[in-house]
Amino acid sequence: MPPSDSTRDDEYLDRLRDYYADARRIPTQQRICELIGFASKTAARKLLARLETAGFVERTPDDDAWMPTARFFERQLADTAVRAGAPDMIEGSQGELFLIDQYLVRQPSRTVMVPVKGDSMIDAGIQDGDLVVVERTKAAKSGDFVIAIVDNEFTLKELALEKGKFILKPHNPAYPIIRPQEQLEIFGVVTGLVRRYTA
Amino acid sequence: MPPSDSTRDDEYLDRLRDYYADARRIPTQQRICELIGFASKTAARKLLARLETAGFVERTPDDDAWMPTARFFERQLADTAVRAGAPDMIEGSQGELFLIDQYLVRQPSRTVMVPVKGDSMIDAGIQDGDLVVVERTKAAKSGDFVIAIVDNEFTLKELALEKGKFILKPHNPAYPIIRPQEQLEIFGVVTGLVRRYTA
DNA sequence: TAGCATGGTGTCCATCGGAACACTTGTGAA
DNA sequence: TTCACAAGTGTTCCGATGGACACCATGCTA
Repeated sequence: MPPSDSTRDDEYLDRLRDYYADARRIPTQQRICELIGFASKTAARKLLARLETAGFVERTPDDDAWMPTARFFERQLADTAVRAGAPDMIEGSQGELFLIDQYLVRQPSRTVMVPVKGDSMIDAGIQDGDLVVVERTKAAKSGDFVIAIVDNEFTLKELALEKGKFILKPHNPAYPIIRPQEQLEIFGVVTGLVRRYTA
Repeated sequence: MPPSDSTRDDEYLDRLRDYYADARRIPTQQRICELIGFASKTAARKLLARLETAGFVERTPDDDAWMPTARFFERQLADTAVRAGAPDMIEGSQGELFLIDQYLVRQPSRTVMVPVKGDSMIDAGIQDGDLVVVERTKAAKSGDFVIAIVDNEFTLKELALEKGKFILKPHNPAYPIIRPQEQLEIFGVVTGLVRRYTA
């Protein structure tokens, strides 16, 4: 099938993605018909078969139902070079596909999300309410943003060196530099940040 | 029901979580029976009802099936909770690889990721190199961060009202307010932000 | 121009899944 | 001790779901 036709399945795929965002599942064949406008369930069945060979969906281990694959969650990364004013650049310039979780998380088993409280890192663009992606590794080095445990509390600061000793540097002049007396305990290193704007 | 008994449902819930990690869906009543060891589907039905009132699962919008809620993905922070004062954190480990994506994206078909260039929004905590999650909707209102098309270029600014006309407000005193002459073209509304720290 | 692969329609049907209902059992509270 | 309630068993039944099959329409290719 020529590539021009594959855009139709992309359109269908988008419908499935939207449905999945609401219902967290691949719709039934009947729902697919409603969603897309098919008159026959067989069309939905064949669409799923196509999407399976394309690698967007697969059967569950017990073969009970369809489930999405990682590719299913890929989304368009806009190419700013296409500033040619074309508003419908989405379809035209096939910007690379992109997976947010993969972008941010390298080792899922060692990664946790920690909500940010306070504005001690405001000058580094980290605001109250943000979520930081924290990798629980011991290998923190000077210059890293780290989650440290100070006085039995979690603190997000920049790890820095001062006279051969580690200190915690806030990015807000209103906050003091923390110079831990004893051993500094590092919970993890900040490897990413996620923020949601409540529309 | 005494709290001591609620641990049994916790045990069941863990089974469901394990299943979900593999199949990305709430199992059917029959599967639940196999998973847990129930002899009767009614037991599974009632379990789901209990989990619903407890807020772990809910019906899909079209009432076709069960879907997990955000609570479903919460994990006991057993080891870290000991450290007193551990903040609530969202577990990113084993089960949910797509949590971030679902956190940020509501309508996948209308959502694109746009890389940020420049520091015109630095005071709003949006830095050069960040990725913003953009929902391509026409319904932008004053106060929203928007991607606008000005002079055939994408610009990220805050949409504001001035004397009944829309203007684009940077969040950096070094940049001027943009007062578009003609019709202002909005590409989309910023609904989220993603940043990666190069470790 | 014929042929063929592909996407889509319409229909039938076995089966699976979920709802309803009556019943048993164990446990905490009065 | 009794009572009430909740967890779990067993059974029946209807509808939704998905598979199979025959058929149609379109567009590329030989």
